[in-house]
Parts: sequence; structure tokens; C-alpha cells
Amino acid sequence: MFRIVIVEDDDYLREELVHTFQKAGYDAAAPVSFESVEAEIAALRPDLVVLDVNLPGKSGYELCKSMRPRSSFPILILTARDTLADELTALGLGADDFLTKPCHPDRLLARSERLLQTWKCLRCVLTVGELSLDTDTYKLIYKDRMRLLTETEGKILELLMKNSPDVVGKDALCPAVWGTAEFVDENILQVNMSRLRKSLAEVGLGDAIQNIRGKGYVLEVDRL
Amino acid sequence: MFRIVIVEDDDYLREELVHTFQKAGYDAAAPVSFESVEAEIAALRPDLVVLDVNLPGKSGYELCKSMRPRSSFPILILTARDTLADELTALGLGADDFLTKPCHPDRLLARSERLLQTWKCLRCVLTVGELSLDTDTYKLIYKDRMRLLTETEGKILELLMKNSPDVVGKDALCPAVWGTAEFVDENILQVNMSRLRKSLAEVGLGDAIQNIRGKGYVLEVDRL
DNA sequence: ATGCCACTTACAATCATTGTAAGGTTTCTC
DNA sequence: GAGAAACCTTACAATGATTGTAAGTGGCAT
Repeated sequence: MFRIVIVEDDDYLREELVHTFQKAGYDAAAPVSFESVEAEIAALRPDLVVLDVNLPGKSGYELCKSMRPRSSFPILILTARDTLADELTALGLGADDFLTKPCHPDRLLARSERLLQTWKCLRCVLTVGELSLDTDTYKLIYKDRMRLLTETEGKILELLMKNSPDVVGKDALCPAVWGTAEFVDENILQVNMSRLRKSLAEVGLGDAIQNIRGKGYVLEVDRL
Repeated sequence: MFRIVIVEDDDYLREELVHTFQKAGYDAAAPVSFESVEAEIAALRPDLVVLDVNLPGKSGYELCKSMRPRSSFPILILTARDTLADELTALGLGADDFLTKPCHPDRLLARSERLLQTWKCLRCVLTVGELSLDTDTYKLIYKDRMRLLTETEGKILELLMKNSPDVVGKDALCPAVWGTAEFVDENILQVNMSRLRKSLAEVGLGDAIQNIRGKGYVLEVDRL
């Protein structure tokens, strides 16, 4: 069953939305506090997020902007603002659909269902800028080029992408790739890093992986 | 560069749309005859199809319905009909977005770009009912279960899906899987068919592959 | 009943992937 | 600028998954 997370501060409307989705057979949930919404949303592991724009604290736009790059679920923006400029802003920030209030429940449900179906195959895809990685198969796509990574290369890139644009230390990489935090040869990481870099180069990502001497590695891809 | 195919019978509007997309840097094309649109569209290998509803011959809805199951590109319906019922019909037939005329070019462009970005990773995904297959990695998803096929299994399933629900003869399967139409042992096909069936069973597709004695094999999955 | 077609299992060859080892290059420090 | 530390790269051998071969079983049709 699909889980839908609704982010809406108006109590009445929120309950109505939750109810609409539940009646349609979805697993709907909604954070009620807006202290650290982003963490709450992530914790709920949504298949779809329905997002209001006018929220206490961070606006829906800001939320969308910050969640989008690392999220692997679609975001539907539902707002009372109905200008073209608002729609363009929302889509520009990576929103997957934009509906204005008041919105007929059937329209909302139909649009949501469409997004869920489309994204079923994308739940396991990480995206950073124009780079995307399927975390099941380690198929990587950059711009228009595609390449299949081997498992180890994939695991490394996955971690780098999840943390981009932050540095990832070897102490974090090794356990994540080889399971045990047990002593892992320094070298084996370097070898695989070398292989990964070669793979990235083949799709046109020349030196996306940088080494920070003594600290670890960073993935740097131009954001859109 | 993305190729966008516009299906619209009004000459003036069609040219305007083509121009809009071209100015925005896309490769836009539009069939002018509506005799066998479907074949023409497929031949253009679109990354996105913008579809009018009122067309001579088959309606946009019919086109959408018949293209959708095998298409691996998004469909945006653009129509003068603006009722909720129209939108629900379109979405129900598998359309990926629904816009009403007149439509501001910026809105159309923003919506199109969003679809293109989302579908970049889906261009290689075949879908039959609730079964989908990534033709690069042979990752298969049925309902909520996922499994990675081996290359040979994947090639066979790919062909069966492309032809579903028609029968595929061994004379068609063997060359497609092993390249040469050269004599290929009957047995090797059976062995791999057996392996594929086992894989499908593991995701809950018990006996989706049927043998038609003396003819070949069919894939039968319940359509949505 | 017999022959054909289809299915399955076990095995061995092949190929991709992985870690090991060793030598080279860059960067920082004194 | 010499030396050490950190990082990079290449070649090779072991491992493991995938593939085709072979052989035997089961079912359908005339």
C-alpha cells in the first residue's frame, strides 16, 4: 500500500485531506508539529508528499527545494496561490505537480495516483543534479549517458550521493561498503575509488569525486 | 536533446506549439497526416508526446489508451475541453499531465520539462499491467516485489513483453536473444525459459508464461 | 502405444567482479 | 628540496555468478 504524507497547517483541511486519501485506500499520515517537518517527513518514508505552501516556519517552497535533491518520492504542491508565477516557482523547485485550492478530491486523487504509478520504479533512484543512480542495479545516468556500475562502485557512489555535497570520511565509507567496521585495508578503498572514477569519467563526469586530504571524499556535481 | 512530438490538427496552433518548443531548445516534430498517427509517432521516437483530444480519425483519448501500455514516453494531453470529467478520463487512460487551452507557453514548457526530467530514467522501462522491466539492467518489478533477472532471462522477457499479448515463436525468440538466426539448440531456449519462469514465480507471477504447443510462448499479465 | 514436444536438473566452462600486491605520483612539512 | 605520508594506478589471481551442454522425465496427439 502507498503511504502519503500530508503537510498542511490548517487543522480542518489537514484532517479532510487525510480522510480523503484514507477513504481511497491509501495509508495517509500528517505531521502536526512544524518544528522539524523535514525530518518527520523523511521518517514517515512517504511514497508521495502533498505539500501546502503557507506553513509556519519554512514555507512549502523552501521545503520542496531542500527535500527534492535527496528525495526519491514525488511532491505535489497544493496551495491557494493560483498565479502562473506560483506554479512556475513550484515546478522550478522540482515539484511534480501543482494544484490550487479548492481542489476537487477526485482531481487530487487522480493526480496523486498518476504520480504514484510513475514513481513506482523511481523509488530506488538517487539524484544529484543531472546525475542519477538506481540503488538496486547501480545503473547510473548522467545527462544522456548511461553506465552500469559494479556492486562495490555502486555502493561507494550511493554513499557519496546521499551525503553530497558533504565530505564522507573513510571511516564512514568502509563500514558502509564492506559491512564490518573491522579493519579494512586502506588500499582496497583506493582501488575501488579509482575504478569508480574511471566509470564516472566514461559518462562525462571527469573529476566529480574530489579527495580532501586527510578527511575523505566528496562528490561534486553541478546542480541544475 | 529531447524530442517532443506534437499531435494537433489545427494548422495554426500546431505550428505555434512546434515553434514554442523549438525556441526553448527542444527538437519538436509534428505529424501532419492523421492516417496512421500512431505508427508515425512511434517512428519519431519521442521523449514526450503532446496530444490534442479532438482529432480527425482516432481521438486523443483513444490514441493515449492504445499507445500507453507499450510506450516508454510521457503523454501530455492539451485540450479545449476543461471539465473535471475530461481530466479524470485523460488521467485514467494513463496520461501524465492534462492542460487546457488556451495555455500559457511558460506553463506548457514548465510542465513538459518536469515530465522529461522525471521520465529520463524511465525511457528504458517496459510495462505490461503491473509488471515492469528495465531493459538496461533487467530489473523486474511486479506489484511490490523486485527481482534482478540475468541477461538471457531478461532478453526473453523483454521480447515477450514487447509482443504481449501475442504469441512469440521460437524462430523469433532465438535470433533476438542469441543474435544469429543460425541454428540454436531447441533445448537452450527451454532451459532459459524454465529459469525465467522460476524467477517470475518468485515475484508472484506464477504461470504468466504460457506455451502454445507448436507455436511459441505468450506472456499473459492481468492488465490494470 | 508411439513419437514428438516441452520441461527440469546437474554439471562444467566461461566471464565478470573482487581483493591483493606492488610500484608510482602528488602534497605537505621541516 | 628531501623525506614522509597520503593518495593513485596497474596487473594478477581467486572467487562467484551466469551460461550452455547433456541427459533424463513428463505430457499431449495421432
